[in-house]
Amino acid sequence: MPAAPRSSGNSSPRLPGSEAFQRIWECVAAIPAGSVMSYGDVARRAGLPRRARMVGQALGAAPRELKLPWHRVILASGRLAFPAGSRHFKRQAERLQAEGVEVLADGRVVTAQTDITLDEALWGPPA
DNA sequence: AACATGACGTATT
DNA sequence: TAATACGCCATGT
Repeated sequence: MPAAPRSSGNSSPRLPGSEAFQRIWECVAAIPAGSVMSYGDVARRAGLPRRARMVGQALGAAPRELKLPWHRVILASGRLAFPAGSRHFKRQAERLQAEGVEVLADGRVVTAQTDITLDEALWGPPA
């Protein structure tokens, strides 16, 4: 047979950006207050393994009206993604601390390591 | 179609 | 812990 529209057969679904963004936003919205999750983990939870960078894009493109808790998404290394001291950095740190998450001046999130593991337990295995 | 860019991740040193 | 290097992927030029 000539050729299937090549839309299927992908082990990891390459959804159109808009749909992927949608799923990412949902996952971010579901992160409980007071805890944090890494970009990579969010991607996996959204069914988009290996697409951590896309999470960043999705958050940057997210409409403010959604009021996403974007500040709960940090690097897998336990640091904020923004350069320490930058405007965005301060805003994120402020929001996190308002939820009881301690952030050092250099961007390290104190309870990050354990919290991420804790989230895995609460959220259940990435499936 | 090639190349650069980015709110990333992991392994290695 | 930090610095480097390399992999990964969607987007824009």
